[in-house]
Amino acid sequence: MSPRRADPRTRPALVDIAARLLAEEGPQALSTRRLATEADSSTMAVYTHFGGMSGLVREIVHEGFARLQRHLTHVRQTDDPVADMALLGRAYRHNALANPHLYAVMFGGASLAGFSLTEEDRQHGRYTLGNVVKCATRCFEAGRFRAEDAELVAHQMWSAIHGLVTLELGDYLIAPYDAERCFEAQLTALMISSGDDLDSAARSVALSKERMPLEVEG
Amino acid sequence: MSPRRADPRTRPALVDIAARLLAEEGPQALSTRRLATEADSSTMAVYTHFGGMSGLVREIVHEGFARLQRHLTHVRQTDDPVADMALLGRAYRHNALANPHLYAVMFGGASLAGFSLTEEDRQHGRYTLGNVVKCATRCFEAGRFRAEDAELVAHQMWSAIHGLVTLELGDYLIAPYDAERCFEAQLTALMISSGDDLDSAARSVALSKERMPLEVEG
DNA sequence: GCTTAAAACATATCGGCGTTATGTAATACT
DNA sequence: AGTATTACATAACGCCGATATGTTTTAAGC
Repeated sequence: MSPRRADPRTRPALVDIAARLLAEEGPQALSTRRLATEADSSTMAVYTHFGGMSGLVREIVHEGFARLQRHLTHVRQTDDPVADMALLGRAYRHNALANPHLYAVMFGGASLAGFSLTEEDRQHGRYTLGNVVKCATRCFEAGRFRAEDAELVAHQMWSAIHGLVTLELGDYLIAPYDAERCFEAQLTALMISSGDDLDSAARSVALSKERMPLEVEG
Repeated sequence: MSPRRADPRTRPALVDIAARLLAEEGPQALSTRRLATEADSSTMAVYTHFGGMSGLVREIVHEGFARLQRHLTHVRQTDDPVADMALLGRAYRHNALANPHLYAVMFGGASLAGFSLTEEDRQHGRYTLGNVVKCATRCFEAGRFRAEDAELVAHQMWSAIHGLVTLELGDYLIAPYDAERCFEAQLTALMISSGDDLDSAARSVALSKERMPLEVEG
């Protein structure tokens, strides 16, 4: 009374193929039949391994959050915590722009397609705020931010930058108020509203821009 | 050589039904067959009047932007332009929460389903920024905001509040950092980053909260 | 080592989707 | 009155997710 073993290659293969299809062709390329074709199997594989299409999507969303987490963790701490914070914002945006379809599914897929994320799934998203919270605390300790709730500051960063990124991905930000310009302004504004000086904020944001290509990559 | 006249009731009926279905049951309830059933017609009506499902969706998105525009226009000017600005933010959020599925299609539908918005469609969205730009200018003139680019300020408001609203609609904001709390903080932070005093900003935001139920309705 | 239960898959099918092809009825101009 | 043109109905095509029903493989129990 023992079951047949699954081919250990099929499950990760399905995830890989699905992630590639999502990245290259968008969400409408994610179908059981397409996956079966690309994986040289039948549509049933998706059901045995993930219980359906939404299960596979959830798996990919998990990976998306993990990738975001990795991006944020790669930002090193320096003696300018405000610049570190700005770099966290840049890393967040960089990750979203590098995986636009995935990002759309992570944050917009809940209400749109049939895909509905679990509360546990969303917890993954909130977990990535930890890096930002820690950085905000360091900004307090350095006297750069008003001593307020670090988590609240993190949520403000998240909202503002997430909003900018989604507008950017939706092509709502065009010249002369393009995403680049709005983003730089947004970063500075966030630091100012958290208590930093106008000049210090501008300096730190500029500094984070120089560190950008070195510490953030896909 | 003259055509048959369309029943003048069918087209608006389709839009009404579609809007209701979207609001009550979400985007997956929008299907040609479902519409045909509800309108007691055939699936062809959608094609003759809108050229397909996406055309009908675009029509509804237009209406969504018009409704948003109406909400923002109903905010009256007072002698406290910062409170007016905060009330614009409240009206924006109120509209989004009152029509969550529609809002999701307006800003997230581009990349997700098959629906793709035209550049003209997006222009409707940007047009609603006009109210905010005007209000920002009044904040400059009142000496409450640093004299900077009014359109840039409007874009920052938009990004930040849009981001908060999408996170809220995606159930990413939960207690103790729920949407209500984050939103109030976000409003104040936006006023501060634009140049207003900490205390004045808090006062104006509080003032806007009192005006809220009177001037903003669905 | 055979039996057997259970899991991994394949095949076929169902209902639903957007869309298109084809047919029919109605209208307003020539 | 004739006719072109459009509105709409019906039916079909090719997708989709999902399920039901085999079929094969595996490992545990005897």
